[in-house]
Amino acid sequence: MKIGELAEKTGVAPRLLRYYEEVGILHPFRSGNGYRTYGEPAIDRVLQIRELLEAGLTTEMIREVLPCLDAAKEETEAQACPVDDKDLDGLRRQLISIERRIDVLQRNQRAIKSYIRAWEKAGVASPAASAGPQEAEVRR
Amino acid sequence: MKIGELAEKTGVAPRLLRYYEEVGILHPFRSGNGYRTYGEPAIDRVLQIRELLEAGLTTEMIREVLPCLDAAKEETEAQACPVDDKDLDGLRRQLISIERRIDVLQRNQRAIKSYIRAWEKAGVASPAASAGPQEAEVRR
DNA sequence: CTAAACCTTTCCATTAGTGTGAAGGTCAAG
DNA sequence: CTTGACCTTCACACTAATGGAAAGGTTTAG
Repeated sequence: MKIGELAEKTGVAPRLLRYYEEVGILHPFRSGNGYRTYGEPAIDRVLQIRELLEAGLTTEMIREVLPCLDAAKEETEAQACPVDDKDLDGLRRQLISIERRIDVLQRNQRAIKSYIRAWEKAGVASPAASAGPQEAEVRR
Repeated sequence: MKIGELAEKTGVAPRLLRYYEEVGILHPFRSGNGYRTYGEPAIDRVLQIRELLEAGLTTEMIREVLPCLDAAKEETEAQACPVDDKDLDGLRRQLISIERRIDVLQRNQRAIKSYIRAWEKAGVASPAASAGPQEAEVRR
């Protein structure tokens, strides 16, 4: 399929699909006239890219991580994805970085959650609160 | 303490501390000469900001979420942090966004993990792999 | 054949986060 | 009082991700 169709099917602007190619996370081939041509799997791939970007990863991280996620889906044929030790190391680093992110997010998720719950229990209405901020100046 | 000292204690460049003030997530007061003055709690605050930025949050999200995380630490006095219904709503939205991020990251964390494990088991040495990529062109 | 709808590349713009340098004010030490 | 180490603001620049316009090629419909 051509870029417009992929854009429509994924909800991602053609401009971005070209950008993803430029940064090396999407690899269409070209038909004779120079048009980009995408296969069906590109749809999933683009959706996964969006998901990861929205989760805060950079395209660089995604570039290291995506080939392996592709392979993970097709467990049909063991691992068909080529890796050398360097790739594997990069992968391990990305994994650590992701784990750290999860940690931070979970910690803060819990804090926010309990904070919200406290307020839902106490300040049922709009309890025109009080008390000064820790630094100076009113927040906002 | 002045900006240089805070920078040293947190490992965050003065330039950034000023930027964090500009975007409203750090609120020093000013002494007579115009110098920014920070209290002890600013150290923790800055470290938390860094943590959240590195986890992929934007300063905008942090701005909504930080006051509540401050309050969470000082559970001494119930909730001393002023909130109106609008703040609370923003907080709930941020919470959802964070939860979604965690989900995505966890899913991919698992995939990467099992991929790495598969390779550690199979390709003990450097098994000069094979097989074509799903789209076109060799990866990298 | 022509017009519309797509595609191409190139370039410029914007936002967020960050780095850096200029021009100048403040302050403590000598 | 001068020097050096800090501080201030202002401004320009870079990367990443994104938006968009310009100028031109291709394809399809009429």
